[in-house]
Amino acid sequence: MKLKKLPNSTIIRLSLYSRYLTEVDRKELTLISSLDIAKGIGVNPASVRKDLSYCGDFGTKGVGYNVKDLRNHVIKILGLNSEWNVTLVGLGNLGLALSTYKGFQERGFVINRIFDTDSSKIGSISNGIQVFPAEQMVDILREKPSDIGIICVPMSVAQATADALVKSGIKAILNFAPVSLKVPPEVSLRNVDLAVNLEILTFNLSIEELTDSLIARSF
Amino acid sequence: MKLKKLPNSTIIRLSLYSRYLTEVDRKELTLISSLDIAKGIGVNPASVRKDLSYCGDFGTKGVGYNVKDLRNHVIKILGLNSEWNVTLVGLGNLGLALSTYKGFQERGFVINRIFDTDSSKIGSISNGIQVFPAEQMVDILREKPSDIGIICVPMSVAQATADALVKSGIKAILNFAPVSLKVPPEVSLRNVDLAVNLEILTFNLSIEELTDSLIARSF
DNA sequence: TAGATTGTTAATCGATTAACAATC
DNA sequence: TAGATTGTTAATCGATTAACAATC
Repeated sequence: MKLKKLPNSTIIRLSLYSRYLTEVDRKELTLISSLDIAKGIGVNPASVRKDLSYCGDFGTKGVGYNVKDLRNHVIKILGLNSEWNVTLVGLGNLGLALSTYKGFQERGFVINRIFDTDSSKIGSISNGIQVFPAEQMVDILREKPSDIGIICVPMSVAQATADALVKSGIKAILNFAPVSLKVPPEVSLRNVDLAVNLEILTFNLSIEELTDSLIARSF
Repeated sequence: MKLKKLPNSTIIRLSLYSRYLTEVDRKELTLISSLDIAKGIGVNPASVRKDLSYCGDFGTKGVGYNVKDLRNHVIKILGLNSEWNVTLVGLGNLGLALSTYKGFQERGFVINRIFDTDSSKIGSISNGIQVFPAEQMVDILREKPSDIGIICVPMSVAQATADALVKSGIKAILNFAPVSLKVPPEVSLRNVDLAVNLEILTFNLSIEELTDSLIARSF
């Protein structure tokens, strides 16, 4: 009902809250205020309260939030109280790094299938995850579906990979290839473009020089 | 002047435009409309025109944009017409993958120093980039500064790493550690949290179940 | 000229934040 | 009770989009 309308920015922050609350919980603190959370992750305290109240009344006026309760609740909202099966496509350097990434396991994400076109990679890798030939992907995933697909293939085959994942019935895709993929509306898609992130930084770095050259250029 | 006020969302899209225009240019197309660009990267055409007009009048009414000119201009705006020196800290699996990531080189980013605490890693790695001991980072970077620092260390030492980078005079940081880092306002910081991206997807995946359990829970 | 597409305005939409009554 | 902090409203701010005059 109301949940469907959670702003995207709120969902991102909920994920940050859950991460932060896990950290706070480890320090054996039992209570936390919206101000503490806000300072901890660098946002406005009003945002924190608003975000949290979207999910129901979990705080106590004049007191704050119970760390464990709040953490459990946020984790439940994000769907992290159950395990998620993840399929990785493309076992290059980045794919390999992601397949062993501890941060995923800690949050309940289990990469349990890997697909690649390179026949020399087919078999079992160190991490214990089996590597299958990409041609068999649709069949294998139809037989035993995955929740999420991670695309780590070169950009030239990224759209075809996405199409295959969709065909296999996957409902969520995390894309690391630097292309804008087209997927049907019922499939959730997130893009992590590493170069784009660096380019935002260089924009900031070069504002001064740029301003000068722009002035020269446009008059 | 005006440039300082570019909305963040515009900067991100500019990066996507430059990527897309590079692709279009390779196909030997000389003209492109805002509608084509919009369809190519999945945004609204009015957004495209607005974003591009922030940077000066580069289109021709009734005709469109010259692909090469526009691409060059956007690239200049983003500061990608010059090379950027990048320092990578933390040579784990992810760091290793990033150090060989082709997408960086293609966009003019050169990772030319790597720091790590693990003495067995000190030396030269396959990619030809020299690996230095982390203790020497501030000294080495002060001697020969880098433009951007990439943090790929475990979260327990991420803030200390950021502090050291700031101390060494770096002005932009790309952080892959799952913590909210504190840096002075003059330092640009971007965070790439891989788990957060997956969690946004699981939120979408679990909306239905959640709605049910929430109703049961709050009444 | 007729058709196309830009650049820009104005309207809409959504997200952030300040402020404060409610209340522990 | 006095102090603290929530939950929520209303105000502000910023980003998106539709619409259209300008013009190639």
